[in-house]
Amino acid sequence: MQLAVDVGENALTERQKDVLDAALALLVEAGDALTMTSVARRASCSKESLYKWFGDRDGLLTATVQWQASKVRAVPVNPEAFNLASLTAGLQRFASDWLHVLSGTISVALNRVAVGHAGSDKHDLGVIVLENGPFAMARRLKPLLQLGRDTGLLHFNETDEAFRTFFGLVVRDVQIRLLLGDRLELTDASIERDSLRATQQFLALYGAQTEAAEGGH
Amino acid sequence: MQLAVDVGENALTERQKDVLDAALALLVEAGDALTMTSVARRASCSKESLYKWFGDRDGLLTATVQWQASKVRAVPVNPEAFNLASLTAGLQRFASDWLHVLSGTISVALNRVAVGHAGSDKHDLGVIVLENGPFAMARRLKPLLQLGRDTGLLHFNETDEAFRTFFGLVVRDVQIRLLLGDRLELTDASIERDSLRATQQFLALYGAQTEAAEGGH
DNA sequence: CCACTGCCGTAACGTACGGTACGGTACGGC
DNA sequence: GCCGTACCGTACCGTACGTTACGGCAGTGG
Repeated sequence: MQLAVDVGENALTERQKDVLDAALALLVEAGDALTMTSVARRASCSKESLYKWFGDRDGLLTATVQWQASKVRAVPVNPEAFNLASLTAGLQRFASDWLHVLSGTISVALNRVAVGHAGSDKHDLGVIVLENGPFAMARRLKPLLQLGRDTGLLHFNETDEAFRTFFGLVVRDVQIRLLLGDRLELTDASIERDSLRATQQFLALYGAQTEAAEGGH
Repeated sequence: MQLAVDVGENALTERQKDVLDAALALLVEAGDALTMTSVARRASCSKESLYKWFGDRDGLLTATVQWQASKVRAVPVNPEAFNLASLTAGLQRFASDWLHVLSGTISVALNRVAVGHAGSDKHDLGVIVLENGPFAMARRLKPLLQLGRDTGLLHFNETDEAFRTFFGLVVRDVQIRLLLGDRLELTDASIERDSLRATQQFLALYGAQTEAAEGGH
């Protein structure tokens, strides 16, 4: 018996995690053209073990996506001294993190696979990526937004609407262009710039000081 | 010899257009699992003809995507009496059209296939969808934005930045959620509401009357 | 030393599907 | 009437890949 992490239902041995990392790498390289044989070769394991551990190809893909999702559990920001500066910083850091994840090769590859599978009967991958992508982002951001509203720094009725506007201002056409194969290299500098712009635009729309703060561009 | 439309390089006979419509329908139903045999059966044509007309499977998919793209050539809005009302109406109509297309089953299916293929060697579909999706939207919208700037109704430095912000405000997380299989039904009413909201938010950010027009929400 | 277990490596099986070949039919020109 | 062309329907071929089966090897417990 090897060491195993307990993640809810599924407990993965270290060996299995190595296999899933190999699958992840192949998913980045070859996309959905990944074959069971290639995973076995890359991970130096037998196909018999793959089927024993993950059931079938879909099970392997599902486990791979979940494994990646379990790795990116983000640290929740929870400032006690809350003011406009910390709200702004929180939003901007959030936007920056999100753009970094979004433009990473792993995120692009997983989203591609999940999107492709959402078209056929197997909706599992789409749901998982949805749950660990946009929905997770919403769950993480909404407390910050509500804190902003409670402290009078933000004005909005529906938290979800505010979140989705922020999402749009941050992501814009970046994700769909990356998924469609557009060369669109985001440098750290451009991400910081975009995060700042999105945050300021969001504050201009939902901030309490809308009239005062935004003079001319 | 049948009647043929001349679309640049490729001239499609009526028969071939029917075949591509059948392929389109199957793409919506089965996604990338579409087979040459299924297309032949649905269109009541022989596989031999498919290969003769389109070369191979990728050629068929490419022709199908281009055929759909050729059908959605939109009417360019070109108002001569230009003021804030017509700018607002133009933006809102634009947003509404775009959301309607985006949430259609055909758009979702084609984007799914193109995204899937962008992961492998064949980037053609991704480029085509990119060209007829976001890029076409940009080409259509930018004249309106520049007209708005020239008449002093809008303030921005980079037209592209303004466009991408509008894109984000309109699309938000709708497209990625649809592609990932999220049930997210957009009614005509909700689309009109979102178009109005996005337009007003855009005007609040880039409109000349930013300080005056936006009191409270 | 010996069973047992877990796993690797590889061979083998079944099938689905892309691509090709071929017979049969309708039609227009000569 | 005869030929060429275009096309349908179907049978066929080759291959890739998911899945299964099997032989061998290392570690462990008795």
